[in-house]
Amino acid sequence: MAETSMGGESLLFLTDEQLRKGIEAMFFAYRGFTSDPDRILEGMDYGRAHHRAVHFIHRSPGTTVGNLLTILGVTKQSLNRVLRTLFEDSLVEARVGKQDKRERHLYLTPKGAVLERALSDAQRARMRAAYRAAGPQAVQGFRTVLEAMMDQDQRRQYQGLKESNP
Amino acid sequence: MAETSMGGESLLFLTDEQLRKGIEAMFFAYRGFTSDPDRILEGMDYGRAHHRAVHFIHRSPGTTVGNLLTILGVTKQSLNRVLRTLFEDSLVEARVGKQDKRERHLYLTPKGAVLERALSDAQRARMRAAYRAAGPQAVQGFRTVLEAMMDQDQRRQYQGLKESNP
DNA sequence: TTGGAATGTCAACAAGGCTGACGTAAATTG
DNA sequence: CAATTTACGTCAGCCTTGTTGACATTCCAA
Repeated sequence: MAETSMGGESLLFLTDEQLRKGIEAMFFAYRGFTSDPDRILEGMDYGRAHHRAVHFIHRSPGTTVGNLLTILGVTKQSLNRVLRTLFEDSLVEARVGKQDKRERHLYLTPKGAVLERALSDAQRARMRAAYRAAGPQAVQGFRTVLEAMMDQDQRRQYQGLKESNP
Repeated sequence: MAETSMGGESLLFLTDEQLRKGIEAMFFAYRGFTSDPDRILEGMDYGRAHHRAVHFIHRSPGTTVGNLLTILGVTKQSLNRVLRTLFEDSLVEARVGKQDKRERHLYLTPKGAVLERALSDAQRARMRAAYRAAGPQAVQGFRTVLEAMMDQDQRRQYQGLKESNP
C-alpha cells in the first residue's frame, strides 16, 4: 500500500545506510536524553533506576508494585532494592490496598514530588528545545516511528496509562 | 520564526503532556530498539557493550582505541575489558599504526563481521519495519528530532564519521 | 480450607560503569 | 639529546543495577 502512493525513488529511505543512520541516531540521542537527569542524580545516592520508578509513580499515583514491575520490566528484587531506598528517604510512600490488602499502592511524598519535578523539568527542557527546533510536523513523525519501534506489549503500556485505584 | 508561520493552537505540541508522551516514547522505544541484539548476545559471553564496540569498528574500520573511547563515552578501562575479550575470541584485531606506532587500529575479523551482521540485521529489521510502517515523512521527522536531542559533541560525531587512517 | 497471587527479603552473582595508580613505548617539544 | 606528553594497557577496588533461587507472609478466591 505504501509503495503505490510513492514513486520508485521514495524507497531510498529504507536503504541499509539510512537504517544505520537511524540506529546511530537512536544511540546518540538516547545519551542526550538521559544525560540531564543523570547529572542531577549523580552525587545523590540515586541512579537511573530511581528516576524511572519516580517517574512512573508520578505518572500513575497509586499504582501497585506489580504494575510497576510490568512497566519497568525488571525483577521484583531489583525494583525492591530501589523502592526500599525511596521509602527510607521518604520520597515514596506505600499504602496498603483497601480492596486487596496484599497490594501496595505507591505515591510520591511532597519531597518525592520535588525530586520528580527537578528531574522531569530537566528532561522536558531538552525535549522541548528539540521539539521546538524540529517543529510540529517532525514531532509527529518522531512519535510515529518510535511507536512503531516498540514491542506490542510496550506499545500497549505506552498508550493505556490510566491505572490508579487506591 | 516558528510562531509566525503557525496559528496559536499549533504550540500545543509543546505542552507538558505532549513532552511527557515523548519522554515515555523514548523509553519504551529504546527498549524495543535494543531487545533483538540483546537476545542474540545473551548466552554468548557478550553484552551490549560488545555490540557497541563491534558496531563502531564495523562502521569505521581502522579506527583507533582513542577514537572509540570518544565515541562510546566510556573509560579506557571499561572499553579495554570489552576489547580484550573480542581479541581473545578473534572477533577484532588490532594493528599497530604505521604513522604513529602508539596507535592501535581496530578491524573486525571475518568472524567478527559475521557477528556484526547478525546483530545489525536484527536491529535493522526492526528499524526497517518501523520506517516502513511510518513512512518517509515520519522518518524525516524522527531523524530531525533525534538530532536536535543530541548534545553538540554527540551530534558532531553522529554527522562526521570518516575517520580511518590505517 | 486450600491453592495461588502479591509482596518482601536474604544471599550470591554478573555485567559494565567508575576512579586511582602505575608502566611502557613512541612521538613531540624544548 | 633530554624531557615531556600521548596512546595504550593493566591491576585493584568500588558502585549500580540487573539476574536466580529460595523462602515467608498475607490474603483473595474457588
